[in-house]
Amino acid sequence: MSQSKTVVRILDAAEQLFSEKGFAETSLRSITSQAGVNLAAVNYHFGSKKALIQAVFARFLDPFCLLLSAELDRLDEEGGEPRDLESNLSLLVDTVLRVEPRSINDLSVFMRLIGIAYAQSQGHLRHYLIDMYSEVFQRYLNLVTASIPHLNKAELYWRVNFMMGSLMFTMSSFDALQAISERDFQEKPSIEVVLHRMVPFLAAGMRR
Amino acid sequence: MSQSKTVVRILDAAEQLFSEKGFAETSLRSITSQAGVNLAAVNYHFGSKKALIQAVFARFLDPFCLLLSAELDRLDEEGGEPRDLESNLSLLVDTVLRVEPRSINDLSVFMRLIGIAYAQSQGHLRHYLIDMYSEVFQRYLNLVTASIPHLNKAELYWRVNFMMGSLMFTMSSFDALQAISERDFQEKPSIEVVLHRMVPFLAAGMRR
DNA sequence: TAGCGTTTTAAACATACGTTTGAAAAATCT
DNA sequence: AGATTTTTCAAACGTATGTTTAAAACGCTA
Repeated sequence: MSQSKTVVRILDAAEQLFSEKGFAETSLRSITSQAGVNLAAVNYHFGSKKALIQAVFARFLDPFCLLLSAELDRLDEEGGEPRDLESNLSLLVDTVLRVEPRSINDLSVFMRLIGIAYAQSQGHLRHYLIDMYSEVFQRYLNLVTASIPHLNKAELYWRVNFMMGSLMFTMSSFDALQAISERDFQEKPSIEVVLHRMVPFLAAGMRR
Repeated sequence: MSQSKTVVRILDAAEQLFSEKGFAETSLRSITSQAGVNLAAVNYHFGSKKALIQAVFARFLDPFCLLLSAELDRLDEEGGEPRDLESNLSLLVDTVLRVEPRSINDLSVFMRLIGIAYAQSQGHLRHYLIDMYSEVFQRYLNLVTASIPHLNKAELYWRVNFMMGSLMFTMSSFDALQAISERDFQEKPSIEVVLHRMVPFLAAGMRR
């Protein structure tokens, strides 16, 4: 399969259409039509629609997890005292922003995809994401935990989920939120600016 | 239409199945089968699948907005100085929890529905929700604004969205989050407890 | 350039879906 | 009880979907 022209065109079209309509609402015909390739190309290159959905996620999440994992390795080797909470939250945001633009059509488009996946988490997709990426995520959680030692585990658990909600929602609705901001305040902050603006908000809530 | 036995059974089944699978992934046949009614009953009582989706939302949102609107009226009449932030956040949470259990199958099931609706916001559903409920929501936002006078409008705008993300995500994934909490910490907090635990988290982020 | 593996193509297939229909059944009203 | 409206039911309709097929086109290497 690799990354032939056809494969990339299919992934781009699928990423965008899935993020606009959802998985079941997007037909293979609309994907191949927008990609300018033959209908059968999806089954030929990916095997099935389910496999295509997973491939769309893997294109972003694989390099992202590699980057994050490398950062976590570096911090492990360095050792030293625990870093402060804001630094650890910024690490996540910066890593998202550092993912190669090659591996994705548009960052906010992909974030909408994450939102859809989380909301209606299809069985196969849920298992796929857990199998592939939960280990790195757990390592990152441990890092955050170390910078809020005064919280017990249960309390920390719920606050992490509050935090994930803010992140997912903001990133997945970013295009719409940015448009409203431009209309009402004549400000059009980039996704980088908004994500960094979240860090103090989240840190305040996490610390309590 | 009113609320015949058949109509209620369809709404209950649709609410649950939509929240598990999403809208397009849930067929009318699976809904009517689980409800124990004939396939044609949906088109007879609701007219179409789209109208059924809207009816599922209206069953909860209509009484909720009535309650919230009444609270806002009461606060308007009372006048007095602005209330503090925590009180205003609690007002929203308490109103959600006060909605008649009659008007819903299960609160966390409905919250998953909200998450799905927001993520893949179908055109017709998005317009329906905005047309019906945006006025009350704007009134509530003004109340929150009054209790954080030191923030400029643009900054407040983004923080409100951060906050909405926490609320939506937590409520829509509540069942799964609660199950993990029970497994890992032997705690199974009710949705009431968790929502009230969010208030200080959100208030801390909003204020600073 | 001849041959061969890879990729593209148009067509067909089987299935599942939302909706409609018209008659039967139930409920309501006079 | 009879008439009329409302609701239920099984069946069918048309359409759209994911997938498969087999031939054609392409691209590379010998």
